[in-house]
Amino acid sequence: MGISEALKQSKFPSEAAKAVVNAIYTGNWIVQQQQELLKPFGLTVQQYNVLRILRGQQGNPMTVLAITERMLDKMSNASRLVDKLVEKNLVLRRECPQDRRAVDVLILPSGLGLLTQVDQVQNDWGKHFDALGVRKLEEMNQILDEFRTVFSHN
Amino acid sequence: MGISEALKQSKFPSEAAKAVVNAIYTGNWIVQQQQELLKPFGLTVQQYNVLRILRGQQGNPMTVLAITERMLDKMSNASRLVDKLVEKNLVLRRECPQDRRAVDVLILPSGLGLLTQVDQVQNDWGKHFDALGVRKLEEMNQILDEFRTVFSHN
DNA sequence: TTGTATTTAATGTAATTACATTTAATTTTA
DNA sequence: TAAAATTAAATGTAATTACATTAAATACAA
Repeated sequence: MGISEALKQSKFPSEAAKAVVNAIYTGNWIVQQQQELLKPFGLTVQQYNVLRILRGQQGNPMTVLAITERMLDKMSNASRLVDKLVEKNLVLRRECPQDRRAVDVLILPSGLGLLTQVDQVQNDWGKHFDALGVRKLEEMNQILDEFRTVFSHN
Repeated sequence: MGISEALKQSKFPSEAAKAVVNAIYTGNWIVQQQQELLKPFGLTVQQYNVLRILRGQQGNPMTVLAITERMLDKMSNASRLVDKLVEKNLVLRRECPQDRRAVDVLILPSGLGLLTQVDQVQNDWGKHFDALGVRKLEEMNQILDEFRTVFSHN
């Protein structure tokens, strides 16, 4: 279903306006799918994202600031997201010895274990996109990058 | 800046996984830009979206349900969004004469006027994307549509 | 050094979102 | 028709987000 049918909007002021709407809509669409997948695991999309970021550090701690830099949505409060993950015993929070303003966050084995479970479901879901072919997916990544970058060189 | 630099993540499990992250990131990026633009007008992105949907009806009323069908984010409560717009005197809410369960919502001249002001700013912002060329924007729309549609035909 | 500025994270709060439930009206069915 | 099911919108609520402020530690400058 194209964006026109999805939103029952036949005309757009321009192809660019359509692309803007399409990008937002597609992003929301993915997030909603992921929300569904994550529900049985008691994780929000943002919490899942933070867990994956921490896993990417291969056991090394990250400060809250470093997590924020890698988050998809910079607005959601990393400090409180970490709170939730600590509550669930998925990560550990401790004072950073080098800089006592900062806080080190570490993923726990339980967090890694949960991620492993979620990965299973996520991979199955992601498989659908393989049908597009690597070539087209690369093209998509290229275009999305360009779309944002066009703003840098006014 | 490509998605890798933006999120400081050098490797992705697959091109598809990268595309998923890129689509979410790009959607969020646009929404954040629009949030900034709309702030001086006292509108949220969702409220702006509803106003534009109502304008598209050319003076005809729409039920809350019809608005929901056209919204970018189906989750945000159209009923309460309309509340906010009524508070701001931008739209009118009245009982639908054909079906008393339903509620007709109409954009007021003040709402149209505000949209006109916002359009100015939005158009200037959207101009940036013209640099990509219609051809590439069409390609982007095509790919995003395909990306979502790949789910329908398993 | 000492005062100022900056950085890092946490917190307060108002608004919004997610989700379930309720209320009222209409439609369907027995 | 009367009861049951469905539909449309509103409402209650807990959680999350947006945004500003605070608190503590560090860096910098006079």
